[in-house]
Amino acid sequence: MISTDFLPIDYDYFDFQGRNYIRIIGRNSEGKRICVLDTCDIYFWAILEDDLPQKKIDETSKKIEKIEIEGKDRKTKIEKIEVQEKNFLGKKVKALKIFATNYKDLHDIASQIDFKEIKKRRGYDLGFVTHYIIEKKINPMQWYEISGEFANAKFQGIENIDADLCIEIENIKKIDEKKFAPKILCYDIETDDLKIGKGEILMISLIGENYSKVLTWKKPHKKEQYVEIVKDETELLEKFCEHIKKVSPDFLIGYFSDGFDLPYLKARAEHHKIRLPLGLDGSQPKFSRGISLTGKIFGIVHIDLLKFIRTAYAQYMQSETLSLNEVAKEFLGDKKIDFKFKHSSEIKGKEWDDYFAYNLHDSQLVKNLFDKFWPDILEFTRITQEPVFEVTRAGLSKITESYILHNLDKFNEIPEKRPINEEIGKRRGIRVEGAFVLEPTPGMYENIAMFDFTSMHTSIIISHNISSSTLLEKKEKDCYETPEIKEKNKDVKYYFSKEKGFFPELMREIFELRKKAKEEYKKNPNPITKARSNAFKVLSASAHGYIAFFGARYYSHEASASILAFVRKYNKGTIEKVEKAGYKVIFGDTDSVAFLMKNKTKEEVIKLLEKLNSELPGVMHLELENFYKRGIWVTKRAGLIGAKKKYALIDEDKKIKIRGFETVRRDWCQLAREVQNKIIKQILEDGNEKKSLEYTKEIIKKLKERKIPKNEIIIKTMLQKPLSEYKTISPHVLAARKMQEKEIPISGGNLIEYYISEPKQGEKKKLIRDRVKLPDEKGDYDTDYYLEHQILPAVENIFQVFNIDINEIIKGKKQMKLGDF
DNA sequence: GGATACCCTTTACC
DNA sequence: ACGGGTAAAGGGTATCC
Repeated sequence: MISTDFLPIDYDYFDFQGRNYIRIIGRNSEGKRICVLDTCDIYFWAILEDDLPQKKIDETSKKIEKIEIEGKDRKTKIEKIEVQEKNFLGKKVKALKIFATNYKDLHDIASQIDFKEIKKRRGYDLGFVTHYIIEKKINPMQWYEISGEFANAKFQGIENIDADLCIEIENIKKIDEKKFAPKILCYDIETDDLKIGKGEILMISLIGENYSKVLTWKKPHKKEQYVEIVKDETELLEKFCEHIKKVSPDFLIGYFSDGFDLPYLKARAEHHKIRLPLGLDGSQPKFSRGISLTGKIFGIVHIDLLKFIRTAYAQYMQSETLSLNEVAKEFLGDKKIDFKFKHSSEIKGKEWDDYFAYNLHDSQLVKNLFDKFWPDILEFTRITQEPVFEVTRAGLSKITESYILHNLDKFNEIPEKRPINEEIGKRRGIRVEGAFVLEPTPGMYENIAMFDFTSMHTSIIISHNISSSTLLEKKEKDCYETPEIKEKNKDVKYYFSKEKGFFPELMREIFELRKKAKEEYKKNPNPITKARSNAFKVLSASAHGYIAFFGARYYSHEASASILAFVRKYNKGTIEKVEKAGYKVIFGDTDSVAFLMKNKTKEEVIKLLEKLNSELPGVMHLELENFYKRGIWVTKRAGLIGAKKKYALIDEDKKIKIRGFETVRRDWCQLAREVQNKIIKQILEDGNEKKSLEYTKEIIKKLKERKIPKNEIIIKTMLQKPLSEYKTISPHVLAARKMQEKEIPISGGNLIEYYISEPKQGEKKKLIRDRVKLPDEKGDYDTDYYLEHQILPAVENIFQVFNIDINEIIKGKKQMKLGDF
């Protein structure tokens, strides 16, 4: 019997004598790599019809016991059956706990017991790793004291695993957190062609703790210490594997490496007919395809940082794209090294040295980003209790669902199943009415206050006990009742039980943990408390999105419609109450209300806020968003009515908040965005438009004189899907087609850049796309287009607030100029 | 064949 | 397939007379 402390990092499983065994790779506090083998009860649930007599239950069990699944390499049997009192969707049920040999066969067994005595079959679709973690509570990135026997004698081939110790565990105990510095290696490759496997891999950079390397088969001009030269691409791939084996990291980290670096390495290895034995057992990376490719290496957690940042941080980021360059700028204040891409055949002498430095720096950026986000990865992992590999790739719904699944035991709940395709199709067809948005009255205003609800949807779920499991079939004596909801043919109301449901209660738990984490962070600001606070914030904000998501186990359109009905009710109610208190409400969107203070003081506004809060149920809470000195709301482009979701505010510290305007939209050219941004700023600071009018005229003059540099008139638009799927050929699609003709690889997700050029002599200006040119294509930009389609639309509504018709002014000038001739 | 309504598409807000 | 609905807006396309 041996024992050690142990930190589980990576999980996978294998079959041994027909039974599933988990294989956990982790570390102990001495830094030794430990491989842990274990198994657990393998079972699923058959929920029995109500009030089934014992005799029937016994008969049904007998029938089930006889089931056997005969596979190619295994035979699965029913091991035992227990009858248990459980809950399913909050209701007490009697269920058979059916134990079998192999998790992968549970689905088959479940479909074979389609008996009339059995109402539902559940708990066979969690995945074995998730099932194991729930069953044994051996959570990733938590410390344990374990003991057991050397596994080498029992499990054949286990000695091939590159670990210091392989144990089949017998005892396990959770212990206090210990220090752990993960061993990491960040990597980045440079190739001659962006299409996977099409070009050669020229170099690979590796960065770890005190470890910098660029492997290449190209010749440097002046060899830096970090450059290691190999014979050819084959040797490059082999050296790459050797270095990884030598460093033996816990985490191998790249940026977009699921979609590029790792599949590229694999493709080139196949091209050269060599293996890529990266796994601790010498196995090659395995790829699986969900919505996107993922690359898994046994024993080393491959992390694609891009995916994690997208889920955990993208919604709060300023960057317009998630490119390594922009993300590094935002989070590190660093950026990629400038380097003009060329095909390797055109790179000469010293340029190679620049290329190596560039390649190395990319890995350095990835490492610095990883260091920054490691606390976040750790917190998300601990909170959701799913392995790092899964957590770093999960979307918001997976994060929420993991939290729920790993906490169902507290409620004695049997897990709901994942929806099948047919069900998903049905769900996708259902639409429910969303939030209320108040139409603003266009104008410029002074002294504005704004209130908003904290985590509105989630606090509604908790305060009204809303979920699929608490939904009542009809009104009961004491229950929560929604406002009237307009549905296709009729008005309906939904009712929810007052008996606490597991879903709203879990949301309450998250809600409270978030509050606690926030306070902790305020008291003790450090990366860990910040990460924890953010993780709970993300989790808390996703509750309604989860319920309304068609792929969710606990989806419910009734619950979603109810939450949104309450959202409308509380927002409209607040608007009414604020008006009743004597204020003029300017705007409101979903969970917010902005209003004029006029002659009222801040104290009076805060008093009103307290009064409103005292009238709110449960955990619902309205807070002061801010006081603003000045703000503008504009009309829609067409017509005179106020544009929703478009406004700009300045607070007392002169901090400006701009929403919806072209300034914040990346598909407008820099020129239009900057002009608009500047005049919004000036107007909010000065309270009048005089300076801005002069400035706008100046810019237009510069444009007409072609003094605006080309980079400011480039329009950038995302290609959201493969080129072939477009029904209309808009300018950016045309630009993408042009790129394709030039053999620049493009796919959904690419940001397409182009500009609008002058029409040819005598050519009619019919379609804008006919004048699309790529940034490096020669040509003059069309000043008329940029005036009439970019600058004027960006500023005219703002000037209109001051009764100034900028169109008239500019076009008047134009006519005068014509007259000059 | 030109004006117009509608559709497709992107990107924002919350 | 891998939170949701609401909204503005440009530019292409269909449809009308």
